[in-house]
Formats: sequence, structure tokens, C-alpha cells
Amino acid sequence: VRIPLDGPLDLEATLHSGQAFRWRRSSDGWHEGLIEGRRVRLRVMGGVLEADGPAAPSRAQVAAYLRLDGSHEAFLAEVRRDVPLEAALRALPGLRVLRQDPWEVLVGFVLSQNANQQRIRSNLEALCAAAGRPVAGGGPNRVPTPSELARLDEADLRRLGLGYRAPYVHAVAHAVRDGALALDGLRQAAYDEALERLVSLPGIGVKVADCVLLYGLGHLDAFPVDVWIRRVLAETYGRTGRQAAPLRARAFALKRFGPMAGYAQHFLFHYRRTIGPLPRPGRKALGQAAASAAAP
DNA sequence: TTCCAGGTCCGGC
DNA sequence: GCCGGACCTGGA
Repeated sequence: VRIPLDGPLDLEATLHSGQAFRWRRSSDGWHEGLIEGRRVRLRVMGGVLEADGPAAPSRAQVAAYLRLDGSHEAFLAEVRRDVPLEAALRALPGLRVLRQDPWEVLVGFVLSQNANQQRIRSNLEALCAAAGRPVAGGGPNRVPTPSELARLDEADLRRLGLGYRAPYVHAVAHAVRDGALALDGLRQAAYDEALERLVSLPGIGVKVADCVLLYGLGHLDAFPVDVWIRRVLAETYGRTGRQAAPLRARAFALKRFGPMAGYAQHFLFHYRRTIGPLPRPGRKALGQAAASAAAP
């Protein structure tokens, strides 16, 4: 499949910025992974996205996953920009927030607590190898469904190297399998209600829930606050302590960036992780408290 | 060897 | 409500 692109698409940044954990770089700029459980490799050449493989996902599935449907441009058009965000958007022109399967995102981010990207990946692959179905064309298995994952007990999960996350994964698999948590139902739910439902599960706090909402459930107003965003809030916006607590941070972000603040978060996050501290807004643009806190 | 990694839970103020 | 410590494990 060949899909002509309207604007820049940076697969390297998009697929390896910590929103998805299973993509692998292969030779010549190709990235290999699964979309909708189908094996595919992707690359961008001369303004065209190439997606191929023997049983590759459809054009529509690829386009939806990468937001080649105008939703990325809608973000660019509608987001409110300040100096730091403008710098991040300019430095990362091809970065996008993927539209992923919420179940896969949920499992990935439950594994993410107190871990690094490499460990998250290795744990996730271990789960897929142990409980997921094989894929046509070989390669890594699909992410196990809730029922498939629920067949492993806590001891099994610990043997796979999940550590203390084992009971969390076990509980989450059972909750989704048994319908105690209906993920797809959370798409239409209001942010507050969806957050409350997710956080009620063991091992899911506000940070993980926000990631599931943003990366998997289309709640672009979810604003995950992790250590990197905490750094941005402190260094760039002079917000520390209570001012950086998730609830207040989200309110601040929505006011500053608008209803797609979560999408903007991914740019701030990736910039801070891969490039460094963001430029600071002019004093006038900061809130009064922040401006006085930032003063010498 | 020691420390840290995209957090969450639990107990004490 | 807020603050601090423990928590599996693998890699630097």
C-alpha cells in the first residue's frame, strides 16, 4: 500500500516516543510491527508512506492508526500555542499521537510503572509470547486478549519477569474479561467518569489512566503527568509541588493549550526527553504566581 | 556494588 | 488531602 502524505510524518519519532512499545526498527528506515493484529512494515519515502507485508492491514487501518485522516491537522489548527509548545511543534514536525487499541495501551502502561522503555517492551513481548496468538507471516505474537491473558496466574506472570506488576496485570485482565471494565464504553464517557473507572482498578493510578485515555481512547484532553512532564512544568512553567499535581496540571494545560492539551503533552514530553529543556514563555505569558516564582 | 527507571499503594501526619 | 517509603527486576 502506498499512501501519499500531505505533510511530514516522522515514523521514528512517532513509533518510538514511548506511546507504543512493540515497534522495531529494521533496515533502510523500515519499522516493523502490528496494526490491528496484522503484521506490517512501514517507511516514508519521498512524501509517500509505504506499508507492506503479506497480510498487511488495510489502507484504512493504517491511515486511522497514524491519523492520516485529518485529525492531526485538526490538532495543529486548533491547539493554542505558547513559546515552549511552538518550539516543540517546530522541532518535531512529523510527530503524531497514534490511535491505538485501548487494551494494548492499558497492558503496556500497567507494565510501565517504575520501569524503563526497554523493560516495558521486554515484559510486553514476554506476555505476547506466552499468551498471545501467532500472527500470519510469523514474527512476534499478537497482544493476548483479556481472556487469553487471564489464563495466566500471578505466578506465571512473575516468572515472565513482571515483578510486582504481576497481580496488577492479572486483575486488569480479569476485570476487562468479565466486563467489570468496559474499555470501549469509555470512549463516549466524560473524562472524569472514564478516569474514575480506570483508577478503580488495582495498579492503575491517574498517570496510567491518562495514558490509556490519551493514547487508546481518543480523549485528547487527558494530560498525563509523569516525571518528564513534571520537569517541564517546573523548569519551563515554574510550577512545582501542588501546582504540578495531576489535577491542577491538567487544568493549567487545558487553559493554556485548549481541549487538545493531551496531544500537545506528547510534544512537550518527547522534546524534553530527546532534546532537552524547553524554552520558557515570556514573563507576560505566565500566570502571576508563576512569573513571580520564576523571577530572580 | 549501587542506583535508577515515563508509578502505585499504603501508612502516618 | 499531602508526604515519604517500599516495591520486582535488569541494566548502566
